[in-house]
Amino acid sequence: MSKGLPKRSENYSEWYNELVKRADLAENSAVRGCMVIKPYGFSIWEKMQRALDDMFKETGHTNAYFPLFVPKSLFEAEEKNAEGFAKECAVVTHYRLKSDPNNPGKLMVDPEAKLEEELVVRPTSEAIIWNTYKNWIQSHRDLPILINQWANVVRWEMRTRMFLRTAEFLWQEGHTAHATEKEAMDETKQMLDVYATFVEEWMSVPVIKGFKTANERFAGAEETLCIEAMMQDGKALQAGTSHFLGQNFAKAFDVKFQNKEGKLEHVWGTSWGVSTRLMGALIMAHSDDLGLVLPPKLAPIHVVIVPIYKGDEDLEAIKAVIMPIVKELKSLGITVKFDDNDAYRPGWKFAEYELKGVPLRMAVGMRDLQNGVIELARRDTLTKETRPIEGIATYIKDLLDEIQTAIYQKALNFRQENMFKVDTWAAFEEQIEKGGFLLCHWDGTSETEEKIKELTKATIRCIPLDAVEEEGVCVYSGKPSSKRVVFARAY
RNA sequence: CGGGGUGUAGCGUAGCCCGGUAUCGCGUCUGCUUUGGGAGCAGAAGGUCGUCAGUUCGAAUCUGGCCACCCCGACCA
Repeated sequence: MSKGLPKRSENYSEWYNELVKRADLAENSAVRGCMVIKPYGFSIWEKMQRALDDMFKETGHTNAYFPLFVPKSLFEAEEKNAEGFAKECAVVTHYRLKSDPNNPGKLMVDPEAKLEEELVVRPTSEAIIWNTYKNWIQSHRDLPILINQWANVVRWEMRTRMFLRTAEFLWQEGHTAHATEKEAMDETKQMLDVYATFVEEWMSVPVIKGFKTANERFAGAEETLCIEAMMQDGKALQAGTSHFLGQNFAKAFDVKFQNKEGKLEHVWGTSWGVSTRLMGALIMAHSDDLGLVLPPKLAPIHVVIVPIYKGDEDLEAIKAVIMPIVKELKSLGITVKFDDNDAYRPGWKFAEYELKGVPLRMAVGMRDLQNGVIELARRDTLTKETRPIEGIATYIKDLLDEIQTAIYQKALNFRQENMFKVDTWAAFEEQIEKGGFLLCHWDGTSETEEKIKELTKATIRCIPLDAVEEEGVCVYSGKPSSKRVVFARAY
């Protein structure tokens, strides 16, 4: 293994790819466009799942599981949704293999075993779920239905990047059904808030909440809400979406309920999801040229303790002092690794745990023991300090909280420094090359949005929920506009 | 899917133009010395050269198909 990572400043995507591999998060697999998530990477995802799942439960949702396969006839029922995903669907056409008579030892698809109806591998589950909901809903008493599922989905992408875009990815998808439009819209907004809270408080990544434009809207939705985050190269990454589906799926799948007046009405729906793409956001928002920087709340290991010793006697002396601290840290809910592996020297371990983003490193040698101190090094700031052993566990607990906040603040500062109000087309063209979010007036038309995309590769990431009303003119067309939207190049 | 590139030991590579079964570094194993920022010395193991076919006395090397990955486009969470 060579020593350093590529530099972010020299080649951002190479830095990202190398970091994912070297930090043991994931690797490419033998399957085109699909990755293997390795144990270290998966343990971060598990922490995300745990936190999100708890938040879903707190807001009244329960988990269920629906099939991977969707019969084509169901898939195509909601036309806009089907059209939107048609180009990237994997399709199962046969159900059996057999020995190839012309090629001993090899298998072939058995032409006799063609399915009567093809099965689409879900790119998303609205179709199969709404088809099921039809059977579950008769009366307003059956509503609301608040269900989430953790699942894999497949979207046959042309070009893939680990975590950011893979052919198969893991996600959660919430699917809810409601009696009124308002209730469904409230749900859509509530879940967007849940996502924003999670990404900001757990991942330490600031987000902008907003509406998608018609062009960027989920196929089949009436309205798509999203959270957008800024990566260190100034590009935007959509971190989560929450859709108000109106009655579109209810109509497509004939899902009606009898209201209190005894009249039949179509059900109102929402769906919302975040995926393993969040891993990409986490990596690109905080990490540096030495490796990952993980926020404590998602770090598989909070503190690594590296003993520095000569011979077994030293090690035993260090252990005698350290083991009670390890125990105390664990009792405070802190994950500790005491690395006394003799095969590696301290310097190697320092570099290794920096690569893996462990938030705190404690180094202890004989000299420290004599002085009753240890050395604490912070991954986020790369600073070191010498602390008394006395009371170290509670100090660490507080410091981890501080790191969680500091990482967020650093990302927020970066975003503030790279967000610009832009009012002329010349300034737009200049700034978009430098990166960052451009806050601009827009005339509200798809034509202008597409023209800008064609000219600059920038898209409207969102119309912020908190956009202030102000008089202005569209940065491209000069037509009147009442608020600013966020333009950026995006992942 | 279009353009460009790559594939040789666990990882990174030389060799390929001009055919004769393979270079170097890191890692691994053994031993000793080491241990406060990626240790040193000595010895050793490890390769159907992505894959399938073709040309040839002989293919990592030449030809063709296929697979995978990377970069740039189009598409997208």
